[in-house]
Amino acid sequence: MALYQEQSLKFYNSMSGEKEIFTPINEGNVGMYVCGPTVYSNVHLGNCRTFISFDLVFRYLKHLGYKVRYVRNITDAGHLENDADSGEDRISKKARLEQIEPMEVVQKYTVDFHNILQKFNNLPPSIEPTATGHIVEQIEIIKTILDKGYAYEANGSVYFDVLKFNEDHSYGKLSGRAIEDMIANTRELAAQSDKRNPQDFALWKKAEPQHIMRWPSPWSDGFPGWHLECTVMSTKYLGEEFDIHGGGMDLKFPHHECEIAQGEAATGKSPVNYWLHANMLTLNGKKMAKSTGNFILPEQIFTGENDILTKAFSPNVVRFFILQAHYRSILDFSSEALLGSEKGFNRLMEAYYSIDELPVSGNSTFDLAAWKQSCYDAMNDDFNSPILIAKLFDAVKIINNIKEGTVKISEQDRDALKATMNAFMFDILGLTDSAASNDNGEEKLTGTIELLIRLRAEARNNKDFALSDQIRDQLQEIGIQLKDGKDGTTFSVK
RNA sequence: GGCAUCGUGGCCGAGUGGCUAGGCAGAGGUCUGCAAAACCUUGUACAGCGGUUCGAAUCCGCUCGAUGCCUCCA
Repeated sequence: MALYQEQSLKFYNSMSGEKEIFTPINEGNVGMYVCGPTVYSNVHLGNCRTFISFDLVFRYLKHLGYKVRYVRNITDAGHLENDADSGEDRISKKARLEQIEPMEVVQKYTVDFHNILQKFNNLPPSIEPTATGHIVEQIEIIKTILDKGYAYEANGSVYFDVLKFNEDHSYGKLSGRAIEDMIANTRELAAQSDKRNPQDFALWKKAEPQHIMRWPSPWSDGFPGWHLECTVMSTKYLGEEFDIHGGGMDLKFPHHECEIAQGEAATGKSPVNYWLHANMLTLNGKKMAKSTGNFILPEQIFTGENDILTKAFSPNVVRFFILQAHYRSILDFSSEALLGSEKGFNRLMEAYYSIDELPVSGNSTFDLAAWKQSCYDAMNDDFNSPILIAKLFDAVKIINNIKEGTVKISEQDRDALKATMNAFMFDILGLTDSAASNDNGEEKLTGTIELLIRLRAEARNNKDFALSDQIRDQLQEIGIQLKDGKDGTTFSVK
């Protein structure tokens, strides 16, 4: 029996505003689409939070035994800088600034994106389609929407007719907006717009002569609208109706609202059963955003080269920090918070690595099965990783109590404890087994330090504390911490 | 201006009608040649004012404050 049949997973559906029990369209299979990045600059930590959040979802669904097809796009066609007709493509603007080809920009930042997510130990999606690779499909769906009467052509561009669509559908149901309010609150529109109504959005835009990225279409040489690629690529690979659609909270409106409208207009079906939105990462209390300069790059955290942090932090610690907050809550980034996470992370890891050495008894004096189920309960309740982590720290306390002798564990439970910790820490939370990543250099380092520890022990036996302290203090200076315990000295590398 | 969300102890951050969240920092202790580290134990809280209730941090109303979306945005 698959694990998903034993565990009742529920999560918050942005469409209904409630936690719902998850039932996939095809039993045992899950189709999940997540909006990927526009590759016109380095991903900042805020971007990464969303992808780490959905990596957690992906990992947990897989852990439960689902066969998951996870599609995440790369937006490489560029969006307009603004809604004005003379707007410039973000990617071609960047290309002009850097004096390189648009596709060079795309390649450069796609590689950066992959590198960074790999450092965070994100699993690659099943399919990672690009917008420019699906121009044909986008043109096809525009034709369909035109045929159904939910779009109109104007001066070589094609716009989605929101008011027409709203006559027999509901535009705004995801974001909770009423079309009357949107009309009442629309700002002044540029007079030269081809749109019939300010709420209408572009499906196809005619390219200005200087516009570099352009493709032929029945209406003009131009480029697809901003919301179309996700509709096309999600339905192409997951079907006209699929299970989960995710993305950052800031994409809810208008992007996801438009996706729903496009899908319903083209197929008559609502494309997505469960909408998931990851909340924002803030810095100084404000949303991290490229445009405002209020952001930090992952690489600046890993190297410590920034004005915000007092030291460097590993990708693992940053991931742990992110997972210590619920994906639907705003999380504020700070040096202090990260320091706290790092200490906790190290404590968790040390406890895990000491499980093998735990003394065993005939039977356990704690309920392992109940603890294990509480870990599942946390994840089953809207992927509540902070609760899960709290449960893992409960296990840390149990492990340490076993060492003290105040709690007993059977051999069977010890193996089960390790297996469960392993599953939740590494498979589900996606933390990295740092000890396993030791290379030959570290083996040599270990040997060298052990030699120094022996020499220091000798000095201590001879009451030569000046020498023993010198060894200890100088190792500390280069970041190697000696720990004197009952059964000898161990060390850890900071 | 419109539509939302949020306000938890020194910091981060769960919870959502009665039952310990957790981490970090702080305090006390164990260990130790001294330290450090590690481990154990532990205090402090639910923005304010009303209301509902036997009982509210949790529900309702108001006030104040913050943030997000309404333009590209993870």
